[in-house]
Amino acid sequence: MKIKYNGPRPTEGELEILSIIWEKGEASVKEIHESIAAYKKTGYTTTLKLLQLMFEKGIVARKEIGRKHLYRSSVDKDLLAEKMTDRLTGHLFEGSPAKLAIKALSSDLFSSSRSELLQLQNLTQSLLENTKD
Amino acid sequence: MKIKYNGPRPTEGELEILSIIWEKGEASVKEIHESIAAYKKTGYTTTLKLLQLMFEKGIVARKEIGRKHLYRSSVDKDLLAEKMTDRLTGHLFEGSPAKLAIKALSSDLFSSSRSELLQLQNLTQSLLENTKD
DNA sequence: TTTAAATTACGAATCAACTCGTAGATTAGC
DNA sequence: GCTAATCTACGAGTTGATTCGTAATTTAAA
Repeated sequence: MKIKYNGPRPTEGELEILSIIWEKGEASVKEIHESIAAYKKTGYTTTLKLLQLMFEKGIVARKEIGRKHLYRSSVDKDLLAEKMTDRLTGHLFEGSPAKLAIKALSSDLFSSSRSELLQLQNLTQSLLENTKD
Repeated sequence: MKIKYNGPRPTEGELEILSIIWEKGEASVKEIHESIAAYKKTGYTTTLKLLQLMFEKGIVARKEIGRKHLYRSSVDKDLLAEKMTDRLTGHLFEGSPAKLAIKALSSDLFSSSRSELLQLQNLTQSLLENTKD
């Protein structure tokens, strides 16, 4: 049976920040803000405030370097990815991961690497071998 | 290049309602509320209000039958699914649909039908044949 | 018919996500 | 040392999502 997920559910804005932090490993407000400002107009203090709130919520951790803060993620990207994937599958793909997979691959034919595709193929193959239906 | 998506972005609550409507094709407030109440405590007028707001936003349409309303979706499930899938891929899978696919299949090994898996396998195969990398 | 049940409309309250300005403190450049 | 630039803290305002009570209307039942 399904267990309710009680971990953090970052909002869209928080997710943008998290994905930058995940990419960099660790980042200052300035770096994060510049990454975001590169594709979207937003004020420095907006990013700052967001990070402060995320810190209070416990979804990022931080370290003081002089008077600067360096932020890092304190949520498990992999687990979050799993939960968000499940939610999407549930609401829009009738609970079928394969349907989601087909849609994902069809809508963007060129962004997956050969090695990922091979891995996917192996996985699919072994699922097929273990399915009666 | 990527075009910004300007269609509706249903919230979590709206998505719950939409997925019920998609499943039934058309549904009264009562039916929708009962489906939701089956797994989550919530008041009738809450569901009603949500539907009224969704109607105003144009994400559902409705028809009067006597004094009842029958709601149906006015958003394209398939297009929405694509957009939401892309967003997830972007934030949590470094833009790689195959990574998303692998995660989706790994975390739920038994909910895909054989025919979906076969379709996925064909798709993956043809992507592999057209990739140099 | 009188009451009860079913239904929608509406307004108000709460809570969370954002956004941003201003202030205060510290550091760096000259 | 003085001035300008860099940074964090904080408060306040805005907007949107969600919840729910109450009222009004209509239908169904007794």
